[in-house]
Amino acid sequence: MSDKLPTIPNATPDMTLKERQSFAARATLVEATMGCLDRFGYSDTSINRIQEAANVSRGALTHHFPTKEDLIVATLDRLLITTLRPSLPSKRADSDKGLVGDLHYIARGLSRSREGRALVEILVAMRTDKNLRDRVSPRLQEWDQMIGEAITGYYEAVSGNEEDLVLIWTIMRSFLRGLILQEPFSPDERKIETMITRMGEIFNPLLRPRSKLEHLETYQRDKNAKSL
Amino acid sequence: MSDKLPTIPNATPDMTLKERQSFAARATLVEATMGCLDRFGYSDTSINRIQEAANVSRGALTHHFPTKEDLIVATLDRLLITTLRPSLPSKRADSDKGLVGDLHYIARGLSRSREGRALVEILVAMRTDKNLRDRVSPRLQEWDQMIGEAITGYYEAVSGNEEDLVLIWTIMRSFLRGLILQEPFSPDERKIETMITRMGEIFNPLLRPRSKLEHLETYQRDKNAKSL
DNA sequence: TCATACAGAACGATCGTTCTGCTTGTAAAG
DNA sequence: CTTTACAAGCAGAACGATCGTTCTGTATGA
Repeated sequence: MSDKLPTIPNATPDMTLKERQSFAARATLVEATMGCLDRFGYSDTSINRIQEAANVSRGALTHHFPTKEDLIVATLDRLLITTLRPSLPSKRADSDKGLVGDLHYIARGLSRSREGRALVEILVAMRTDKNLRDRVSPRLQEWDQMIGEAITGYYEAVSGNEEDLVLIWTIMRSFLRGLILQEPFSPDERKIETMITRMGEIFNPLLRPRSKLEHLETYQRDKNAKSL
Repeated sequence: MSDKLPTIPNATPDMTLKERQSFAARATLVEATMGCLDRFGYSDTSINRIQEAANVSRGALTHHFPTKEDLIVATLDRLLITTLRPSLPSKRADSDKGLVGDLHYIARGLSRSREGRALVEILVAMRTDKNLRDRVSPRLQEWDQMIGEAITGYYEAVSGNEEDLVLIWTIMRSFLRGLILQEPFSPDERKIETMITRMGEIFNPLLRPRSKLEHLETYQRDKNAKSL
């Protein structure tokens, strides 16, 4: 793995039984929360519903996550990993289709998935919830930074401007997430697909996939001379 | 006005006193709802809050809008007019700046405004609220259709393909709305501005503003021969 | 031995809706 | 032009349901 992005933490064998139980319980609850966010939306994702979906007692839930906010924050951490991480166009089967293929692939993880939709629910909710925003805002900005840096490992701008490369990918992520908001206007799935394809066509001339070896060289060069 | 898009209904002088009162009361409530959606988000926009913001009694509110859903639907109607209508790049002061200027202008109405944010709250909420979705979905699709048709009055695709023109503008609207979701990742306002500018630069070569006269001719021609 | 893991009852607060009663503008009847 | 009947506008109390949190009590692995 060439990037330094967080991954989903796994239970290690050296954990005690209790630790592993706790770990599993928390994972179950986060998973259930994610499902509820996707199915019911933020306002209808109540503790009761999560408890029911996770099939745990109220006491267990409260024990692991004393407040609802704690649960949401934990779920966000999980969602950032499962939606932003795959937004890197790493080596894939259909990677030879170029940017269009990449965009379709990324859209599937970033917006057209349970995780993507759940993340949007939290993103929208945090805008007006100051407490929640204060807690998750730093994490989001960290991720934005990391994704920006990691993207330069896979693509390069035809212009050679690395800053522009990051900007372009930020634009594309915004577009892909905006698709979730566009869906009510054009529920036809093919229309969404067409939009993604067209977006890829338009941006394709601006980008060029970077080979692994080339990456290392260019990275060093860019670091030394930070000209536009 | 060359397009056929709905406008905000005005109280006409031939209305009776009661009708005008009712009209004003409804407008006040819709306005308050919009403000609450922007400030507090969908889940914290309660009847109590709206009532307080509008400074009306609970009885008055319930009289005009028996259920909360009625209030939301009415607010959506209002928001579609005030956010989607200005998403037409009609004649403006800075229209000579080309697409970049247009995009900045549209962003101000579509996403970077109280109305834009309130609309997003409803768009996100309706995804998981079947009752609400059933009521507002037809309206949204109507608007999408109308906007698509109206856009051809102001721009034309360099390719000459009218279908592509509509597609491109749909992409740009998705991008602009996606900016609301991008904001938590990059709270720096200048970064958002930069993204809009770059988006405009990239799409500028694809579009060409259409003069009024030219519009009429082309419109007729396109109607007769619907070839790509 | 004791902190951790869990179970479940109970809390007050707030949600959206329903209901009863009072006021008032309006249109028809006289 | 008055008078009268009545629906529409409005005020506010009360409803049951559900919200998120707190609390007490029990079981168990370290």
